[in-house]
Amino acid sequence: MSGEPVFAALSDATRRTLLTRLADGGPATATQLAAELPITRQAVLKHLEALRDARLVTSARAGREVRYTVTPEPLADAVGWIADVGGQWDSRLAALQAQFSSPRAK
Amino acid sequence: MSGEPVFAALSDATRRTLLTRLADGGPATATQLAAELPITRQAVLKHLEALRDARLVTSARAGREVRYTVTPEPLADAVGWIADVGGQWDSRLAALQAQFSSPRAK
DNA sequence: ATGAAGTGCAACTCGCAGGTTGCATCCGAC
DNA sequence: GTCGGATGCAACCTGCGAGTTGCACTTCAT
Repeated sequence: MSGEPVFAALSDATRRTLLTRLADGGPATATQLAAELPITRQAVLKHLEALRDARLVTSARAGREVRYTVTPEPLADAVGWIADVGGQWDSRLAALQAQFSSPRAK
Repeated sequence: MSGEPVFAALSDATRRTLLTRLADGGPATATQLAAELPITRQAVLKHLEALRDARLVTSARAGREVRYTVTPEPLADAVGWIADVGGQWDSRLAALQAQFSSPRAK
């Protein structure tokens, strides 16, 4: 009922960085991403595996390379859970929705 | 800039359980919560401290007891970050909003 | 004022997640 | 075919987080 591996995936700062990087710059390979980060390719690979377990990225082989792409659908589960918890505070939920509809405002 | 301790707080299943418990059943003490869970009062206390560090709960002393209450505001930060990442996929963002406006539907 | 219920603090164990190194393997180019 | 860039796998190190136990301290009730 409450299998929320998404939160576990998002708990790590490096993984969040990877997600934003992939969301902003489009699909990339593990080696490519490792070059832009202060950690090893292997470490990046492990994080990508964790993200793939959480269905947040998909891997697609292109020749000898493997591109990783963001698939943000599971994030909806996280938002759903948050909405459930915050559901008791209707007024605050309104505030959430406001911020949600103008994400660029930040 | 990107201090998102909220995700770290939500990464643990026990902490999520505590949050829902507090959201559903209202404020409670550490001893009270420990009685409803398969872990020690001390463990619960540590989790509550973690949640308080993330501003997700507040502690208020009442006599010799200490009641913990949910303060869901920081959850907005999490949703904001998610919206940022998912911002690239406008259509999917719409789906997120839909689920957001009807949390009870689940 | 004394005993019980509740909280606070500290030390300790233990498993796992994040990270590294090393090597084997696969695929494309020349 | 063979050389180089890229991936895959495995063993290993290390620190931290979750949980426990034990004890000292506060506070209400009798």
